[in-house]
Amino acid sequence: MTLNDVAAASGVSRATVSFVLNDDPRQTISTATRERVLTAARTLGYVPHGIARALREGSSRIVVLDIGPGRTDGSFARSYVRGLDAELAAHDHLLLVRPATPRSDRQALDAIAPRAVLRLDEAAACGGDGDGDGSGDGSGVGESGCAAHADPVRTQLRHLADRGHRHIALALPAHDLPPAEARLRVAREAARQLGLAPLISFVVPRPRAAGTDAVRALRAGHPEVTAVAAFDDPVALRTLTAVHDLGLTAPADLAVIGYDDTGYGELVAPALTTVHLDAEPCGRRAARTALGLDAVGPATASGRVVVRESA
Amino acid sequence: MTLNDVAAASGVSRATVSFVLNDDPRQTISTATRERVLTAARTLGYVPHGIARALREGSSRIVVLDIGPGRTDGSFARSYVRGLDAELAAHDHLLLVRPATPRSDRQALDAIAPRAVLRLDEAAACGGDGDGDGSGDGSGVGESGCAAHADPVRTQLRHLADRGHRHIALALPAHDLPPAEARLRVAREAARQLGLAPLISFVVPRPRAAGTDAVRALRAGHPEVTAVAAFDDPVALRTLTAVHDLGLTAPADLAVIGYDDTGYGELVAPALTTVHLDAEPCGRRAARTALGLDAVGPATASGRVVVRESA
DNA sequence: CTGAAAGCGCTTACAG
DNA sequence: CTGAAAGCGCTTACAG
Repeated sequence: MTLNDVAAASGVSRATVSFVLNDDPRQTISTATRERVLTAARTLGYVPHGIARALREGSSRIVVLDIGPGRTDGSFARSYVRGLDAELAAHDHLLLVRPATPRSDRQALDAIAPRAVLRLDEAAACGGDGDGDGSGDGSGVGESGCAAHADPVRTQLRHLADRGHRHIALALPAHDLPPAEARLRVAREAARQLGLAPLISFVVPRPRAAGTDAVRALRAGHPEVTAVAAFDDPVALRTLTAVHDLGLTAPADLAVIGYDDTGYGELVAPALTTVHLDAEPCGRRAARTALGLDAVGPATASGRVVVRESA
Repeated sequence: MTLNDVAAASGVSRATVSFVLNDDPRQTISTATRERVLTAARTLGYVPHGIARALREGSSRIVVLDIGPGRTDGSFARSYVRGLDAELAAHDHLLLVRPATPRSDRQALDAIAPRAVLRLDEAAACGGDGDGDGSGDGSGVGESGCAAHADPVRTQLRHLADRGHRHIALALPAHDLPPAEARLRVAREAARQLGLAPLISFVVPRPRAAGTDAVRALRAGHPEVTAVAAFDDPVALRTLTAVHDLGLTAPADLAVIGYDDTGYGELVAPALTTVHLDAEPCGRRAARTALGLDAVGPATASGRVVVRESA
């Protein structure tokens, strides 16, 4: 089923079919012709050949999301992808995800000429405006430190504040990871706004014993701390396990709240209270930017607390 | 940088360049010419235009993996994707993942003419041989019930058997889900081979109270059961929480072993013992099949027990 | 208002 | 051994 077939069936030229099907604003087609073409296309089940179109237009109607090494199972990534996908689909584009890979594949990606290449880690850091230059040359803007998470982080801390906690510690996955540093900045600011004591921060390493040591050290060094706000759910879960290993109970001895709900917090005891993020508007916005449309909607994620047991 | 540029730079025709670059076996090119072309291509940094090539060849050198609604955070999916990606890359193809989506997009996918469309759920059920007809018409073979998981499931049960358990229950996410039924069949067979008592199976529903009820009912109805083998890690985690909520301890009162290690089992207390799957060879095999090469390597996943605390 | 033509960059019979 | 030509399916100036 090609344009040729539709043209033959409706008795016009290929060009005319193309004009009709693409609603070319520079042409004015008689209603009769238009109808004839549309009907023919429909009955023949014509679907434009994306490759041919891409060759002609210079880029294919696909947008690639490079997920890099980051986590992809949180509410942020899931909702972001959902928004991206939906908005792209609304504009007749297709979202395809490039899995995390050891090698580089700028070259391979160039070969399929995607309309744009977005990076999930940049989206998570900056609120979703990947490169929107439409050139497929995905060099991100990299305005690190912008505050896409300001609101949800405030929500996270406010939940603790509302429960009477004044001295809060921020649990981080590792020092001097850029996302951790950015989060610390945002959280400090939020704590200030909420009138809380200056935020303590500490790292919860992956090995279980080290995590336990970290929480023990926190309590020894800062006995006034009654609650922990975690960088993400895995860190929160490690904190919870440390609390357990110290013979303590959450939230009684130490409240723990996660971030970026993964769904796993629901499966444990005590169940993890966390912040569920909605980045679907960010995803939609990123899609529009990538397509060269005007960016509408928020560039920041919103969050709501999923109250379970740990805080 | 097009073929034209390389041809001009090396003083031959486009055709000759193409022959050299693609190692066309039907042509015999003089070493001198070949060298000249190769050098020119390299110095000019020529990379073939994938879209143009796809238009000419009928399909692009990309393979799409449709992840459908299934989970993607387990060791199976991760290693499968890794293998698929690596093997595809070795043959100059690119793996792109189609995120789970509410709408159908066979049509959208057709538009980019992928070399093949693979489905992760079929891979998980059948050992990785998606449709390999190379036509891009991804209607799966659907030989449900084949035993890609036979070995790892046996490994899971053997761990329990080695610990002295004779009466084991299989924890399922829900009845009459095809994967659950297939697993039950495979596990029953494995239990038989291991000389265990016939496998009990029960469902652990998502709501926490219902999960607790399910485990209570299991213990009431089958007091001889001392260990639970779970369908996957989330089910195992729910079982563990139920055990906790019943005031019991794992593994002392009831041993619990997960399946398809997600990494989350490591974060809880007691830490979840589970089976880590390696489906990288499956992924490689699926890639070869999709590319029309001869299928080498196992079509089944292998598993090793990650011993933590719960079993 | 509509059509004939060029051309996107490649591969591959076909002819020398 | 190498080159001129056709053609994959589309879009879009350009000419009527």
